[in-house]
Amino acid sequence: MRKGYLEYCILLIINRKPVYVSDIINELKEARMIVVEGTLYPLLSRLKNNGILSYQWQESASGPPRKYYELTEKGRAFLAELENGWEELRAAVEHLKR
Amino acid sequence: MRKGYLEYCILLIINRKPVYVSDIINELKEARMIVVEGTLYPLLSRLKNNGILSYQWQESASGPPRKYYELTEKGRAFLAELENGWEELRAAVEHLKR
DNA sequence: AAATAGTACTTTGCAATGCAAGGTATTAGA
DNA sequence: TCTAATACCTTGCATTGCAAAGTACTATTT
Repeated sequence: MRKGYLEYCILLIINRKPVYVSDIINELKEARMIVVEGTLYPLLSRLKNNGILSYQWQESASGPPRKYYELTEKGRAFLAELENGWEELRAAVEHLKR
Repeated sequence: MRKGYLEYCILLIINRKPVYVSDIINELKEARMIVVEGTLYPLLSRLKNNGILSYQWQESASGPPRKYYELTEKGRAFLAELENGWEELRAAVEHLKR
C-alpha cells in the first residue's frame, strides 16, 4: 500500500504524547498502517535535524534505554501545515470523484 | 509539497471520459492541484505500458494531434484498488486524529 | 513559400520517500 | 558468562514527482 502522508500520521501520533519507535509502530498498526523500522528511523532523524522534533533518553524496565520523541514549537507549526495539505488533498479527491 | 495519490486522481479524471494531457492539467487545476507536464507524461506512459490505459490519436482544430487516454478493463480494476487504498488511508488518518 | 509562434509530446537528470536487509549496542535473565 | 530480547542505526535500491531542455507538427503571418 502506498502511504504518502506518512510524515503527517507520525506527527499526529507524537503530538499526543512522547513516544518511541515501538510505540509509533504499534499505533500505526492499530490504524491499519504497516510501517517498518527502516522507514521510521531515517524519517525521525530528518525531522529532528530540521528542528521539528526533539527527544529525551528514558530508561526502560525491560531493555536498553529509549528515545522518546516530542514536537518542538516549530514542529507544531509544521503539523498545522501538513494538516492543511491533507485537507486540500482530501478536498481535491472529493472534487474529482463526483 | 508531496502529492501522493496523484495516480489515483489522474485515473479518476480519465475514468469520466477520454482526455489528453492538457485536459488533465486543467481538471487538476480546478481541484487545486498543480501538476506539470514533466510529471504527467512519464506517469501516463508507465500506466499505458502496464495495460492500465490505452490511447487514441485524435486530430485537433488548432494544432498537432493529441493522445486521448482512456481506462482499459484492467485499468478499471486497478482504479477500484486505488479507491480502497485511499479509503484505508483516510480511515487511518481519521483514527489517528482523535 | 518561408519564417514564426503555438501546441503537444518526450527525454534526461535530480531529489525525496519508503522499504528490505543487515548491523551495532545495551540490558535482563538463565 | 552466555543468550535472547530490545532498541537504535546504516546502506542500497525502487519509485515518485519535478525542472529543464528538446523534438515535431500545425496554423498564421509576411
